[in-house]
Amino acid sequence: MKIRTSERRAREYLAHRKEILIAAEKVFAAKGFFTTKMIDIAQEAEFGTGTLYKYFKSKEELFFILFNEKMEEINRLIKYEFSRIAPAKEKIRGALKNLFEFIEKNRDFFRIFLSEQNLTEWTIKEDFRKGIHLKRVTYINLLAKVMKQGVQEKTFRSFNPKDMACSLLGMVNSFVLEWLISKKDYPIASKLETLLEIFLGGVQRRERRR
Amino acid sequence: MKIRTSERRAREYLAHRKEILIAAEKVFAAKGFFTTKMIDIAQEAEFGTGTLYKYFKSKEELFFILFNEKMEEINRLIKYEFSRIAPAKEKIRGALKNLFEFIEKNRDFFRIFLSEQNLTEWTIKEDFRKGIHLKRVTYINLLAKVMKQGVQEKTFRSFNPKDMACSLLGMVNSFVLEWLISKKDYPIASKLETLLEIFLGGVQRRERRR
DNA sequence: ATTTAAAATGAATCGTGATTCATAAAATGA
DNA sequence: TCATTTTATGAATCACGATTCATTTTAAAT
Repeated sequence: MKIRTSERRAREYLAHRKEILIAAEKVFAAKGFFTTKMIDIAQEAEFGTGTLYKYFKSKEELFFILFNEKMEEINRLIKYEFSRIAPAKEKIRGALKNLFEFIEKNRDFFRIFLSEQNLTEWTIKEDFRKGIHLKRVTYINLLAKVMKQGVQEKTFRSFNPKDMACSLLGMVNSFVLEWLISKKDYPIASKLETLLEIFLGGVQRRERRR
Repeated sequence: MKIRTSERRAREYLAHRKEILIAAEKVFAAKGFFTTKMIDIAQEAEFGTGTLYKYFKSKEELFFILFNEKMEEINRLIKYEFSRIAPAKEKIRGALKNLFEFIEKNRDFFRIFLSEQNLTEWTIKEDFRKGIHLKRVTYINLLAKVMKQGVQEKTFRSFNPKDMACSLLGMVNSFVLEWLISKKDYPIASKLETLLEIFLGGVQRRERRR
């Protein structure tokens, strides 16, 4: 009987924790880190302010848990596509397709995701900073690996893979930012082909000229 | 005798104002907007805290004056290159060359420039927001115009000029960010050719295939 | 040298909002 | 039901830092 109960307790704890995270994501996404107040999150989650601190050490922690989650999801997503056996070109197309879907579903969060990426505004525990930075490096390296594959397949010109990764990442972010800012609402996925054509056009080997 | 004096006064006023701006830039660049305190700026400028308010209405104003200045400088720089008579391709190369030089000279400021661009974290007077946004639009439009020129010259494929501008901008920002973050220190200009090759390779018309 | 005006100062104010904690409510077990 | 333990609460605390303003310092004018 003891165990029964404590198991439920544990489940409830996790459930509440999750609810708070969901609320926090919603509010952070809408207002950004500095402008959301703990009380906003509390209200959204329908808990008292103090309660949040039973589940999380600080506002900062709350934010970085979310931030990390998203980054991990993205990395997972990309890693999955890249692990298949296919030409680099196809892998990239697949990964971007998934990525764009993911972004479309997490539109609001991406608004801050993009601006917080560079971490300038933070006085955070070194832990967090290192964690985030690591994820970014992982992300770039993942991309770079596929670029290298492309070079080995002789379909891509032999640019520095990191530079290619950097270019692609930049283009993606830029299109996403434009999409976030823009009033009109079109699916971000509608930019996929353009983006790919420009990028691939840029890195692919030319056919022999006559 | 009256005029003499008051002219000097006016000069001094401007000189002090300038000193404060310089100090502010240094501190903002080092620490970002939210983390710099007015007192930091005051100390850097060797004035009392109160004095700053004789010259500027608020911390926010101080920041946005600087931000605007930089954006204007960049726009001016690009506009200048683009106003010459030359093929789109050359204009772009020229503009990026200047831009990279400028960035190299303003390295620290760019760290925040990049992250503040998207304005999510701000609760600012609508004035400021509109100003910044306008500059960004100008910037993109400037780029888009050259892209259109490239299309008309038949050297660029007929992508949407805005999309091309967006791609280029993204690549530039991404390389700059990587450069800012990276420990190694290489001139950002060293990435210019790679960037151009990838971008131009992507947008230029292909030679006839055999 | 003295009065008057301008400029600078930084300690005190004031608002804000993260975090805490004494108390209340709820759940548990008897 | 009642004692006990766990969990939730939100008002009070506390830290921080932008801004103000009474006071001092400096410069100007005579």
